[in-house]
Amino acid sequence: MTTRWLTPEEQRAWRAYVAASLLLEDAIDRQLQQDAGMPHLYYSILSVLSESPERRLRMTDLAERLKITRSRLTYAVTRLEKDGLLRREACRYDKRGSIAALTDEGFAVLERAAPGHVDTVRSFLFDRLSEEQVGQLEEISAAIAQGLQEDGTRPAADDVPWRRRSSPTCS
Amino acid sequence: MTTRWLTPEEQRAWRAYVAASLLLEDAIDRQLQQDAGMPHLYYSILSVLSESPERRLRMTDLAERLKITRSRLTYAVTRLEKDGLLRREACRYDKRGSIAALTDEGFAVLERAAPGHVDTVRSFLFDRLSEEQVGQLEEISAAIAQGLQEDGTRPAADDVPWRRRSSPTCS
DNA sequence: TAGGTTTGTTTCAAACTTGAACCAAGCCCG
DNA sequence: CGGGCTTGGTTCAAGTTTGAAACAAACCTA
Repeated sequence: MTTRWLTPEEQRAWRAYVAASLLLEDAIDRQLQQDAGMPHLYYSILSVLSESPERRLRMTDLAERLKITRSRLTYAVTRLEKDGLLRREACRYDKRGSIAALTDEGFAVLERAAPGHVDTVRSFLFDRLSEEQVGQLEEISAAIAQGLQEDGTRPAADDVPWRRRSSPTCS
Repeated sequence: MTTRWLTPEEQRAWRAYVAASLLLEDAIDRQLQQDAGMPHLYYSILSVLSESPERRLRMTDLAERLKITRSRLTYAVTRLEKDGLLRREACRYDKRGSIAALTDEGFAVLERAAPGHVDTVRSFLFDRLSEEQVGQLEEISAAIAQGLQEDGTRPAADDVPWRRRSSPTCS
């Protein structure tokens, strides 16, 4: 089968998208690195934890929410733990499990960094978009993400759906 | 001044966007790594070169088009040069300059990889979006990119505009 | 034209990411 | 029970990115 190349419109959209996402991620990383001494992903880890019940989450669940590999998460958590921003705890119900728990210091760091981060996201993203566009962005993003998730490590169609639950947060 | 937090709509859009861009970039990187043995950025370098006059471009111009730092480009170009996919040439008009020139092998690799890459972009992105959404994505991306560019290394307002030209491609 | 600044590029060390092992601990089924 | 398969996490080496520093050539400007 011969390739269906991108139409000019698609080309333009693709290039604009790639450029924008690079620039945006860069800007956000730089701001957070400056103001909080950590890249965006690390900030996100703290952020997700802060919103989780008891401010703790199992590694796998955390990786799942952040859409990153376990390996990447392990590295990041190790660093954050060294910095005292979170603690690893053992899981009582599943001895394989490891739980990342935000420390008070981690929470404090997050609180200090949040305003600057939000300002950045606002000024580089939302201040540039109309309300309508914000909605469009969400829909487009959701569509993309959906297509990429159901794929993942192919659940193989005949997989038993109710078995695909993530393990308990072990609270 | 007190922080203007994100509205729920903005929150949703932001999270969806972050997730989508992570997943998409991951998927594309993996596909290209598999099929062409290089990450997305490296493929883009070859691609940009292939469309440039004489398939060559100065480092700075290349970095500018790709929206990456010179340092990052240097590293990537060094690798690609080792692989024989491009060559560095001296610039005759500006002895500081360095030019990246696509080799025939580089072009061949690009040609082989292109169909798979396009398929991936198509199936993960454009197949999921309506025509309308493609247009929206372009506009949104352009708006974001614009805001982030004019910033860059602040041209300092009083800068002389006509001096800000990029150097000749030195063809 | 000498000295100071800017511009183009590379270099270097430290930080981060990747993917493929690896090691347990749970799970399953005979 | 006792293997074998799956799952949760980490480890390790190789590759990539970052940002600051180093250089060198080009460009002023007095």
